[in-house]
Amino acid sequence: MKSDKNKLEVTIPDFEPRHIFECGQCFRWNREDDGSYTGVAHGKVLNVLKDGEKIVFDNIVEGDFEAVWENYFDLKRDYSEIEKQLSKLDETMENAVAFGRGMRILNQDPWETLVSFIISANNGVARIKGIVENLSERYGPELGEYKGKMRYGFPEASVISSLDEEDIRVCGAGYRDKYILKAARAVSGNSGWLESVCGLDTEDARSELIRLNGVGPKVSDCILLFSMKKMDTFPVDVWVRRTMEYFYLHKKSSPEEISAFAEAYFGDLKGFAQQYLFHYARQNSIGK
DNA sequence: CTGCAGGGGTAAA
DNA sequence: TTTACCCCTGCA
Repeated sequence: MKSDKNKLEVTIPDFEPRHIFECGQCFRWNREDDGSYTGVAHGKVLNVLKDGEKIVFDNIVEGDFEAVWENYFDLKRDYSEIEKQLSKLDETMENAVAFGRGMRILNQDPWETLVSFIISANNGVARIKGIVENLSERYGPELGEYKGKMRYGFPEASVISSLDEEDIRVCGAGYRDKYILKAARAVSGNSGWLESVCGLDTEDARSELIRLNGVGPKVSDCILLFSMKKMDTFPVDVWVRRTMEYFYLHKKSSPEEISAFAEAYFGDLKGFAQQYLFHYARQNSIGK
C-alpha cells in the first residue's frame, strides 16, 4: 500500500471498475476521460482508477480506506473463489463470469439504495441516474469541488420528508414522487427502523421492505442485495428473466419459478450469480 | 427536426 | 390477470 496526499494505491485482485460500476447496482459513478470513475458514496467523493494490478483511489481521506471503502467495495470477500465456483457450473456461467470478471457487489447506503430502486421501477439506467443526481444537487449536502465540479451527497430521509410531491416531481421522478415522499416519512418518522431491517433475516427483511409503497419483490431484493449484505437474494428483472428462460428454463416462467430454480441451482451464491448474469445479458442484449 | 415507442415494476382495478 | 403510469432517451 502506497500513499500520497489524497491518493492511495492498493493491489487488489478481482477489481474491475467498469464491471463494478456499470453492472447496474449503483447510479452515482461516472466514467472520466482517462477511464477512471468518479462517484459519491456514504457522503464522500472518490475517484477510482485501475492501473494494471494496482487500484488508485484519489481524493481519499486518511483512514477512510479502512473505515469506509474496504466495506463498500466488499474487499474482504474472496471473489476469485466465487468466480471459480460459478464458472464450473455450466458454460453459461463460465461465459458470464469471464465477461464480468472483477465485478463486486457493493455495500451501499440502505436509504439511498431504497430510493434509487423505487425510482428504477419501469425506468432505464440513464434516467435513474439523472433523477438521483437531481435529488442530490437540489436537496443533498455540498461535499466540496472535485475536478472543477461541486459534488453533492444523497439527501437524508429527514430532509426529503419535509418536501412536498412537487419538489420531488421536478427532479424527474414522475409518478414515483409519492412513493419517495412516503418512504422518507416512514424512515425518518421511525428512527432506527431501516437499520433494524438490516439485522433481520432475508425473509423478514423482505416483508418489511415490501410494506413500503413502490417497493415490490424486485425492488426489495435489490435493496437487500446491494445495501444489506443479503447475498441469498435473486432479483428477477426483465433481463434476468429473459436470460434464465433462454439458458435454463426454456419456457416462459414467472419470477417465482425463476427464483425457485435459482435457489436450487445456485444456492448460497445466487446473489452473485444474478449479478454476473444480469451484466452479461444486458451488455450483450442476450435473449432480446 | 418532429414523432413515437419503450423502459432493470408496482399498485390498483 | 390486466392495465395505467411520468417522462427521458433512443431511433425512425
